Amino acid sequence: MANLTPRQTEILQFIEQRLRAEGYPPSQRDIAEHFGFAQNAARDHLQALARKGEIEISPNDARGIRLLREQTPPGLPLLGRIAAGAPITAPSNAEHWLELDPGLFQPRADFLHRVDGDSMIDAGILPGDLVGIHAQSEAENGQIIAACLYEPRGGFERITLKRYRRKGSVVTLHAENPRYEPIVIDLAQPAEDQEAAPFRIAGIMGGLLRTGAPR
Amino acid sequence: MANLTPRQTEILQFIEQRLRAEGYPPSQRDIAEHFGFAQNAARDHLQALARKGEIEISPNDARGIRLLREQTPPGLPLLGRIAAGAPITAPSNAEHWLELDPGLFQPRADFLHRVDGDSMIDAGILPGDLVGIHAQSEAENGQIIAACLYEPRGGFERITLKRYRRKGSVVTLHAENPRYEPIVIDLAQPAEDQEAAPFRIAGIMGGLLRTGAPR
DNA sequence: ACAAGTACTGTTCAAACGAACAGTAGTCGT
DNA sequence: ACGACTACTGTTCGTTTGAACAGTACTTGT
Repeated sequence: MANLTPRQTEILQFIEQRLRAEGYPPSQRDIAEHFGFAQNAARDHLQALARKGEIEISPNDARGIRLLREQTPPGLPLLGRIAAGAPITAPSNAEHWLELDPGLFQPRADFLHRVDGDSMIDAGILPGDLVGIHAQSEAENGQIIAACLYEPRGGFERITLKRYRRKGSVVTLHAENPRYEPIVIDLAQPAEDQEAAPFRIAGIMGGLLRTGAPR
Repeated sequence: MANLTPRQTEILQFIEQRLRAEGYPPSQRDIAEHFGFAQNAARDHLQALARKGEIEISPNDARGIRLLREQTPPGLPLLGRIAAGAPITAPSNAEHWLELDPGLFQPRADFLHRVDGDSMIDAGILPGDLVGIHAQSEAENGQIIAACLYEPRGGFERITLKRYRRKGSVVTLHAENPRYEPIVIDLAQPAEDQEAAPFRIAGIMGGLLRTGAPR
């Protein structure tokens, strides 16, 4: 919606910076002085930003600038069942939104996934844990990935945590629990049996959040 | 440290409220008008608040009010080794400070503790995990607690995660790993042997944060 | 009994500030 | 070629605002 000019972006960023640093917005003359132009140029820019919906101006109020499109407080969507076809990171799928710094995880998390079985228990991942997933479509051998598997009964995709291993065209998705069989998929022979049918990597694990003590 | 008068608290809250609502602080006359007194009364109050360290005033700046004691961005201290005697929750002991909502954990966490052994591995707690601890000095049977144990060599206390069980005056601290022996402490016979000497409950586990994928 | 602090009123003043008007130069899409 | 928009300069005007000075009444601690 808003496509700002580079200059307007600069000015918006300056306002944000001053707000963080000072705790209150700059005056029109503050802006003008910082960029080295006259007050009216600042006023023009503010009006342009207001017209584009980035800010709101309270008439006749000193420093009466309110940021709209607020800086999102760093948070992560908790994704539940994924509607088939929809991109995983689509926030519309979010079950909840947790205020959690994505940078706490390594690599940085793009979304959270709630573990719903004990298949990864030997990797210290318990049912109910929230796993931070860094969205990417490739993985290295031995990494724990969020695998997106198509669920034939129901017509939706679901995310499962597995350890990824690939040898040539054969991908193996291991559970970290001896009671579960690994899923083997031969990429060279697509859609052979039902079990190993459509599969893609949703992302790799970057950490874990457990929101309660284990029983 | 600051003990504000009821009136000063009201005014501080009004400033906070206006900051949230408008995005910029009120002017002295805004404050005066809201409370129904003259501008100079507002000024007096602001100076009192500044004197008490609640706010900072930028001279000659319209709405030049900066909140100090800012609404703490929800965060948690990561406590390392605990100096003997010092209260655990003393933030001076903090190794790092993570921006993390304490309310994510259940019960709400007061600090984080980094696990440094594999003694709780069967509870899905791996070395390096950050455990959210709710500070309290009592625990129920079966709960996982942060136990504060005195380290004779070194003269400091350290926190260890154990499963707590008490029968009469006998407390047992179980590891969740068959390779570790439980620690048994008889509260009725204090300081009997070295192993089970000074012990206290630092808090109970409220969750866990793993900031990377397991190897 | 006195000083210090709280909680105000009232007035005046200068600086800070937003608003308005007029104008220039350049770019971009049609 | 024209209108719309960006990105400015320069000046003036009136309001908003913080600052300062003087004073009152009440409370609290020593």
